[in-house]
Amino acid sequence: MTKALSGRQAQAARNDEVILAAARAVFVADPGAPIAAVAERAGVGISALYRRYASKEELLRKLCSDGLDRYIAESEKALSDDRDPWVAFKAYLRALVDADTNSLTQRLAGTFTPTPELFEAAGRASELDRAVFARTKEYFRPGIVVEDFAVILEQITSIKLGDETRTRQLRHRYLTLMLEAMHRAGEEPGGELPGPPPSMAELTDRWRA
Amino acid sequence: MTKALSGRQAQAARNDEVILAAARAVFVADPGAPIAAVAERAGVGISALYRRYASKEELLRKLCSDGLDRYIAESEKALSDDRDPWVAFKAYLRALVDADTNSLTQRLAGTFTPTPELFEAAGRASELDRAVFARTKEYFRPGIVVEDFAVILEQITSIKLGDETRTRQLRHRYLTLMLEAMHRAGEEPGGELPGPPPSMAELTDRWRA
DNA sequence: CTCTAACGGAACGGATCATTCCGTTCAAGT
DNA sequence: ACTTGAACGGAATGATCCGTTCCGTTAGAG
Repeated sequence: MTKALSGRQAQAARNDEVILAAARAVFVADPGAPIAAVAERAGVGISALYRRYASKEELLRKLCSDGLDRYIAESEKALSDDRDPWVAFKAYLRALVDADTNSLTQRLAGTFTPTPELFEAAGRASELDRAVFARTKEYFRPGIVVEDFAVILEQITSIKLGDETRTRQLRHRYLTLMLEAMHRAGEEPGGELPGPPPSMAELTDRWRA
Repeated sequence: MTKALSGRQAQAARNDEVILAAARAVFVADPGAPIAAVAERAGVGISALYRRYASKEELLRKLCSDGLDRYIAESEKALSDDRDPWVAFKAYLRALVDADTNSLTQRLAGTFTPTPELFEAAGRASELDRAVFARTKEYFRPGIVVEDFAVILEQITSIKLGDETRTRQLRHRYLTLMLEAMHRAGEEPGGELPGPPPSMAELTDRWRA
């Protein structure tokens, strides 16, 4: 609702947003959804989509790119959060879970050929992650590495139960548990974690198929 | 390798197993995989499959049913495990993660119409779960319910990284963390968990579509 | 009143599958 | 040795799904 509907162009501009929002919702729910499902959800015809994006792949790239941007924005916000590092870190992960950008980046990746820009953005995101992690390092239980959080984020966002609100509630429930487990416990050393931690190479290897 | 290959019938009997194993592997990796992929993986022709199962759906039902049986078997083993309940419980969850029956039951469910037998078996499985949980109840952090473990099992088995061995390693890694978080901590009460816990109704509501 | 940007949605063409069909093989019975 | 048929392999079939294109319509801009 920017400026009330003032003619054809305003309507079109509004459709830009509606279509993107619909695409996000549809592909988050089902990464393999057909284009027609997006159009239907947006309440527009198919040609409204093809007027804006030359192909399905282009739309997916746009969504992926936007997702990464949101991820990066959250990371930067976290880095400039000057509260207690552990408090800031918890807020950071909660924000990432709510943003649910995983479904738009790594789940969608593989369904299209990534552009160099995407790789670059992904690299920047991982740098920021590393920075936030480094600042909080002393609060973690020994043995935890940055890459753990990527895997944990995937796990948590794999939860889908009920409507969007309920899903978010449950995700927060298990995120809370995970965070407690990763927090440096006062006394119990907490036994060794089994197996070597995930490595960056393992995570990035999935971007080709 | 039952009795060395003694003619046509023995070969066919062996194929029974090979085909089931292939189907399990293929559909765990990709629930929407085509029948041809199973045949190829098994190293047999398509007709070898259709000789045994009248349709794809029938094969899926068989896999689902077998998965439930394995689940139930693990539950019974856990119930008769007379070690310290907490130790037994941890072993139970590790076994369930390794059995990876979730991918065969709830992920496959929805792709076919469930039979009454399946519902019955699922009911039995959930009763057993409840029994194991009840026996271990005092070891849990306050606020944890049985249904939590269903969701946690889903989360954990959603992890897929590298080959099968590596995937299992990583699943154990995060299962260990989760278990630590759910264990009654000696002192810190551990803040309230956000939102209401999952309910049985929420979990079973997904079996129709 | 005309023109055309922006659409809606049917139609097209390719790809993917489940399932069927037919020719082949080879062990078991004669 | 020969016949027979259970067990197969894999091509052919028919239905379905989906991305993309095409064409007719509409309603604001000039």
